Amino acid sequence: MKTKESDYHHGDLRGALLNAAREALEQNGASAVSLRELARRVGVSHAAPYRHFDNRETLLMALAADGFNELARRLRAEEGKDGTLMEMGQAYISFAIGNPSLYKLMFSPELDRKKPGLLADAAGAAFGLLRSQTATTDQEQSGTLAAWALVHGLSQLLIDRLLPEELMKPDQLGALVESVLGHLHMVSD
Amino acid sequence: MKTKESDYHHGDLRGALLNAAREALEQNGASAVSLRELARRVGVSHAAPYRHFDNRETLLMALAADGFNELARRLRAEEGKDGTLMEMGQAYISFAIGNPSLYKLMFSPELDRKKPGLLADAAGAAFGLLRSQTATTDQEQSGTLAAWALVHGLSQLLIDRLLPEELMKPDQLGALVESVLGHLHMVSD
DNA sequence: TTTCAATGTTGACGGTGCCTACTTTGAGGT
DNA sequence: ACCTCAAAGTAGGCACCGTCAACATTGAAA
Repeated sequence: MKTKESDYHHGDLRGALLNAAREALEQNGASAVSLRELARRVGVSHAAPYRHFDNRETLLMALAADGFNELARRLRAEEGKDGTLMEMGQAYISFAIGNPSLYKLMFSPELDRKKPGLLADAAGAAFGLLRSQTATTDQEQSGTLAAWALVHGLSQLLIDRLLPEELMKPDQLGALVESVLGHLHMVSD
Repeated sequence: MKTKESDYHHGDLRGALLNAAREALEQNGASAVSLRELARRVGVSHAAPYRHFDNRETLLMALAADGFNELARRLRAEEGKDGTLMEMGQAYISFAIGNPSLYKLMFSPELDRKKPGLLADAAGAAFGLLRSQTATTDQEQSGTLAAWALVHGLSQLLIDRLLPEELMKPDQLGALVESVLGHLHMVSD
């Protein structure tokens, strides 16, 4: 209980802002994440966020980095159990449709993924997991890429609800993923 | 030559705005497309665009619809020649990396693809081409979906420059696409 | 106890989307 | 040839945003 009398200092403003941001993100999309609104929601002045984030993009990058870390954690968990590529694909897509706006944000072109930082590291780590799953054969490298592209693309199509409605009923979703992933050579091998 | 003395009426403000928007889009991304800036660039007052577009989103949707139409045109052209799925995939990806910001916009969650209009129609038409390419077998429907997801996902990864640099050298790009698409059962059949 | 760096506040600036009220214009009907 | 009137453009204002600079408060270290 840090509820001191004077709450001039928040205690964990950075974390509070990130929490509020994640809520706002999934509720109304990334464009609805405004520093002023977050400050308001957390009960702090409109310029306070700038003590913890250089600018809006920095905050969004932190959010995206969290996303990559959580995705990596889920993939690692699946890897620990059986580790078939099929199951990792399921976990990947499950994460994507469970956090659609966050997933979109993680691949948003607004975020500069080039000059490194937390985002670049987290993304690299997550994708490293996919790569390690397959052999290092030059031939199979394109197989990894194909699996990644397929899973990523299917996630996007699902998130954007671009598929026929009957295919997207939640109970049939696992089967859908399975049948689609089944069209990769490497999975059946 | 419509250069009359009084240019109070622009003549084709709507088209001029769309052109300017497309330029700004590819130069600085969708977030940099501002109605006021477009008006400025075209030489018109800041409220003039509202005579042609209900709001900013409407303009972006028109832009995205154009994108779908152009994509459909290119796919249809490929269909006319040989029509192998491999070549349609190449055409698809070529369009995506040739117009990265536009392609991103076409799948942006900001745009409400639900309540129909030009966007929904154009998107449906473009995707119909992919579907017709494969048979109607229920089994093969998931094949179409796999091909679509694969091509879409690979486009995103390329646009976001998320692949190792050596894979993205423009001259090797065709081979990359070919080898990745080759991992689909249906292509080799 | 004093100090001082970290954290939070206030106020301002320019930019944006969008609204309302006003003005200009050109095309069609008489 | 004139009138009319709706379409198209303008001017100004509102609320919001991101960001900055100057100031205030605080807790912890010296």
